[in-house]
Amino acid sequence: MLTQEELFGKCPYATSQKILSGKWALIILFHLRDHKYRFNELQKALPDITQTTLTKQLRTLEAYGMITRTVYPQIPPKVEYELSALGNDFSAVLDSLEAWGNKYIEHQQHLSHLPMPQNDFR
Amino acid sequence: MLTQEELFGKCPYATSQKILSGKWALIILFHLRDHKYRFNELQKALPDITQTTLTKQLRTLEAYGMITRTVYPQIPPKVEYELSALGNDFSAVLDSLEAWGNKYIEHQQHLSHLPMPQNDFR
DNA sequence: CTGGATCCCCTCGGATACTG
DNA sequence: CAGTATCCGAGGGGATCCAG
Repeated sequence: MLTQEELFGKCPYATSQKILSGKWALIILFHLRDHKYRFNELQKALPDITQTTLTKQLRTLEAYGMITRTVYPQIPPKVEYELSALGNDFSAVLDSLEAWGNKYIEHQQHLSHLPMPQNDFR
Repeated sequence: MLTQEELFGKCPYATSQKILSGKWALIILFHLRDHKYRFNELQKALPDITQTTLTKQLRTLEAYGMITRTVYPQIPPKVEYELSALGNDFSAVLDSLEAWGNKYIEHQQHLSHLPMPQNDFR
C-alpha cells in the first residue's frame, strides 16, 4: 500500500495537501491572482512575513509549478512573480475557498470561544 | 497591523489555511463527506496513519467545528465521526480542489521530475 | 532590491506502551 | 474499540547577518 507521500501526483487530495501546506501558500496565491508582484511589493502586501520566509515559500510554489519567477537582469535587480497556467486554474479553488471561509467566519461569530490550537486537549 | 494568526476568523484565507494545514485534514474531510465513520473504519481507510495522529487530527477538526463526534456509551466503545453543517458546506471546496488536483496531476505527467520538497534547493 | 547562508526554536506528526 | 500518556526527531518558520 502506498504511503500518503507516495500519493503525490496520484491522489488529488494528497497532492493539494502538500502544495497548500505552507503557511503562506494560500495568501500568496490569492494575491498573485490579481496581478504580478515584485518581491518587495509582495512583502508589503503580506503583513508580517520575513524575507527569508517569503523566499522559501515562493521557491516552493515555483518548484510545484504554481508560479513563475522572472528575473530582469538590471541594477537594481527586479524580479516578478506571477501565476503559471496551473496556478491560474487554481482560481476556482480560491473562489470556493473564499466563499466557504466567509460562511465559516460568519457562523462562528456567535461562538464564545475560538478553536484551540492543536495538541491542546484541555 | 494584524499578524496572520490574528486574522483567523477574519480573513477567509488565513482561516482556511489554519484549518487545512493538518497533514490529514483534507483526506479526512473527503472521506467523511460520504458517510459517517467509526474510528477504526477511518484508520483503515487512511493507509498509514497511527492512532495517536488520527486522534489528534480528529480533535483538531472537531475544535474547528468541522466534524462532530458522537460517543455511544457501551462496551465495547463506539464513536462515530461525521461532518458538521460547516463541514458539509466544505464539499464545494473539495469538489473544486479535486477537479484542480486532477488537472494538476495530468499536466505534471510529462515533466521529467517531481517538485522537490521544501528547503531543498539543489 | 532581492535574496543567499546560518542558526535557532517550536510545532507537528509519529512510535511506543498502556487503559477503561 | 477507542482512546491517553510520553517521548522523540524532522523540518518548517523565523531572526539575523551578509552579498551581488
